[in-house]
Amino acid sequence: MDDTKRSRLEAAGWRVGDAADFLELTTEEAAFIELKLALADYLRDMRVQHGWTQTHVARVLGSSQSRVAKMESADASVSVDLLVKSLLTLGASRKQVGQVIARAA
Amino acid sequence: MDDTKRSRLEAAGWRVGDAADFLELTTEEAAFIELKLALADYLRDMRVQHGWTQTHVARVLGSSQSRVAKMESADASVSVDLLVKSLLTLGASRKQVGQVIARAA
DNA sequence: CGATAGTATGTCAGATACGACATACCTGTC
DNA sequence: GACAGGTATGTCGTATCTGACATACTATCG
Repeated sequence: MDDTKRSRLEAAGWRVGDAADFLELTTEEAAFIELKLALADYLRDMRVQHGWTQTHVARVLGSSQSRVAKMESADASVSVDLLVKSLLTLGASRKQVGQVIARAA
Repeated sequence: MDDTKRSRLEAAGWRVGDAADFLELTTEEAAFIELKLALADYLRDMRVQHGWTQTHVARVLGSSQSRVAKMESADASVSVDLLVKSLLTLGASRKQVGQVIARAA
């Protein structure tokens, strides 16, 4: 596990100390978190590519800038539900969402 | 929209009266529900193919038989989060989950 | 250095999802 | 018909998620 991924996981609200601590995460838990990070990254990419601000996206989604920021950082308080709904609302297709999820870590 | 899909949507807790009512669903909402139904179907397929009962699956997931039933029927009280976590716990890969989501309706 | 625009972080009340339980509904088998 | 194994439906207390707000950080520009 490289430092970048570790810090992303920590940012996502998951306690990641040393290697032993990390091993407390089961395979499914790790897969779920990476899946969430992939969706979060895709959301940010979509926004940036369209030249939108978090505030603008928040307005479109009927949410707030702070929640959009948390979505993009895959904060622990953000569900996959919210990420998927948001992506679809912003114009991503179901197929695109599936591909983002399927893409290998 | 055929009757089968209509009844599945209704079963999922979504009000679906006549065609006009249905049109109140936005494209994203419809996509989200179909995505959820696809995951639910896949969960049931997985369970049946392994010859498991809902009670057995519930034990594995640390949940209850009733919730597994609701998951398989894509009940409105079930989140995509729960469906995805459950599929991963039952042994599906992130790639498989993505493919289920990406598959066209 | 302000000042402005954008993003990140912390907190909270209200909303939603959760596991659990009870109970109803099948569909066989005897 | 009665029982049994499996699945569906309804409800409830609690836990988690959500939008909102305040506020802090980080540029970039003049």
